Amino acid sequence: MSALPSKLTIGEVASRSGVRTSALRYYEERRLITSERTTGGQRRYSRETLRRVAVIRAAQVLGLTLDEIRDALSELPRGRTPNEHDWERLSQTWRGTLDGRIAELEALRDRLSGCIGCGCLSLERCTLFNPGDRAGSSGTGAQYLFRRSSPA
Amino acid sequence: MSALPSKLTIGEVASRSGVRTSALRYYEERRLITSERTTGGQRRYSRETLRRVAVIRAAQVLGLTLDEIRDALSELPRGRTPNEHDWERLSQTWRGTLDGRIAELEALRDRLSGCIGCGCLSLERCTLFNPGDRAGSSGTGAQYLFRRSSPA
DNA sequence: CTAGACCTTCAAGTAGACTTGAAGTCAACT
DNA sequence: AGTTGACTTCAAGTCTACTTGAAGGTCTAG
Repeated sequence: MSALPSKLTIGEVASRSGVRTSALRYYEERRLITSERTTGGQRRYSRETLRRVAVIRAAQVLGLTLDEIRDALSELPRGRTPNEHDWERLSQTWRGTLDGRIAELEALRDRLSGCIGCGCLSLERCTLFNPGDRAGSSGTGAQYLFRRSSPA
Repeated sequence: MSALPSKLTIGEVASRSGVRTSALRYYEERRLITSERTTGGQRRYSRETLRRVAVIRAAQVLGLTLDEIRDALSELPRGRTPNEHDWERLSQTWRGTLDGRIAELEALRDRLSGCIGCGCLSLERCTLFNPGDRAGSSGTGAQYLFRRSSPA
């Protein structure tokens, strides 16, 4: 029964967060998380890293890219790991993103429904084939959703 | 004032459909479209190809992969380019896909809203951090949405 | 002190939908 | 016939988020 260790190895963070060590190294390379090193050069993570990784995963499920997540996290004071209050703000922002995304899909569905009715396949007229406001053009922040495989 | 040409060059299809020639060659390689060749080896497309490409693009906007689109198109009698009736059936199927996707996002939004209220960031309890029914695991047919750049 | 589990870096591979470039050929117009 | 623009193929590159593998160093219980 040892007390909670203040520093975690990469393997511990991996098993507790459900994120593979290779992914954690990748997050560090992409500057989403940081670590200290032992004299031997091994990574040691602070306990906060667990929460930070959890937030990263949650944001990914929402469809944000790692770059976007890093930017969001880095806007927190001193780039700290989000506390409850930070998380509330972040999640409200991200909820807006999600709402927008849902709205885009609904607009698309309406266009598709319109097309079902009109039977048109005209390149010139059909709003589905010529979506001036197509989902894919929603700013530079577009990203993946529905990744092919669940992160192991 | 020539009559409509019965065969189109790849450049003509590209400019009329808004799809780059490289993409058209790629579609052909992936067997979504076909072409005849001149004696000199250049591609010549039938007029129908325009409609077919339009349907491909529409399906992509809905989030289908090229493989899925090819399969859907190849289920049409003789693999023909969809006519109005075919399109109606295709688009109704795809509407169902879209509805499912919207439902997933709405469920996600509800989970996020729950998280905002609870202020939790616990790895063990939070349903957002532990989504057993996460969007990314919706079958093998998951795919991209919101591609990074609008197809030129 | 040593076995063996765990850690390190770096390079390369994966998926999907293309794009880009190089080197060469064809078609159309004058 | 000649020029020019459009076309050909093939290989390699792009982007995101990782994973895999090789070769080797570290940490810790016994």
